[in-house]
Amino acid sequence: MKIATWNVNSIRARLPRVLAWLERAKPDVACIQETKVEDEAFPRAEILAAGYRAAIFGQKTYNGVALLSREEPADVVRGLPGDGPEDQKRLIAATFGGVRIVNVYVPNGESTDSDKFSFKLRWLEKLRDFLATGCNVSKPLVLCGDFNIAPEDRDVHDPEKWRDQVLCHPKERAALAEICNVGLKDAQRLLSQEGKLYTWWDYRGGAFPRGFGLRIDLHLVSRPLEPKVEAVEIDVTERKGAQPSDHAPVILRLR
DNA sequence: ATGGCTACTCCTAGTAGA
Repeated sequence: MKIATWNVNSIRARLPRVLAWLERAKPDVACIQETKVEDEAFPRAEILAAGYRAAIFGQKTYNGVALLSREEPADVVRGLPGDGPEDQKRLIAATFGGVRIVNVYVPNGESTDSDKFSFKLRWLEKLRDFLATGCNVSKPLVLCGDFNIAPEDRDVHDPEKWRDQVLCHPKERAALAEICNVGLKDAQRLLSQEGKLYTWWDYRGGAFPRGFGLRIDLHLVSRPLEPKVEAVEIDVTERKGAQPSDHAPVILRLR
C-alpha cells in the first residue's frame, strides 16, 4: 500500500502536475494539502478521470485538504471535534483497507511572536486530544501531512540559521513530541537516521538547487504498522521543472 | 540593491505562505 502526502499549493494551479504524478507514482491514497478551493470548484471530474475518488474539505483562497484514493473512503471525518463552519479547513480522515488515515495541514505560525504561532500551538494540542480520544492508535493508523515543523536539527539544512525560528522552535517540536507520545512514530526515522532528507524548499533565492531544505512533511504511524513500514520516498523530481509546488510529495510504502 | 517566489483575490496591490 502506497500512502502519499503532498502540499500542492493550489490544486487548480497544480492540476496538470498532480494528474501526471498520479499516473506516474500510482499512490493508493494521496493526502493533499493547500487545495485553496471551495468544494464546488474542486476539479473532481479530472481527478475521477485519472482513476481516483476524492474526499474533499476546502475553503476559498486558504488551506483545504483532500484524500484522493483508488478505493472508496470509509468513515470520512472533516475537521477537528468542535470545529464550526467558520474554522479553517485543515484535517480530513478516512479508512482505506483497514488503515485509518488522518491528513493534516498544520498552521504555519508565521513567526514565533505572532498570534498565528499561538494558534498553531493550540491547534496541535487539539490534534493531540483528537488522536488520544477520537482515534484508535492501537489499530493501524497513519497521521500524515504538512506539519510545518522540522522535528530535529538534522531535518534542517542550516540548524543555526533556523534556531528558535518558526518551523523549528522548541515549543512546536515539543507539541509534535506530545502527538507522538499518543503512540505514533516518524516512519522516516524508523528506516533512516540520515540528514538532508528534505521535503520543502523556499521558492526564493534558489533554495532547491542550493539544497536549502527542511523536512516538514511527515508520516507518523501507529505501533501495529511499525513492522510494515517498507520505505519512505521523497519524490524530489516533483520539485523540479515548470511550476512546481514548493513541497515534494512523500510516499510511504507499507508491506 | 529594502528585493528575494508563488498563488490567491471584491485582481496591477496586498496578504499569506514557510
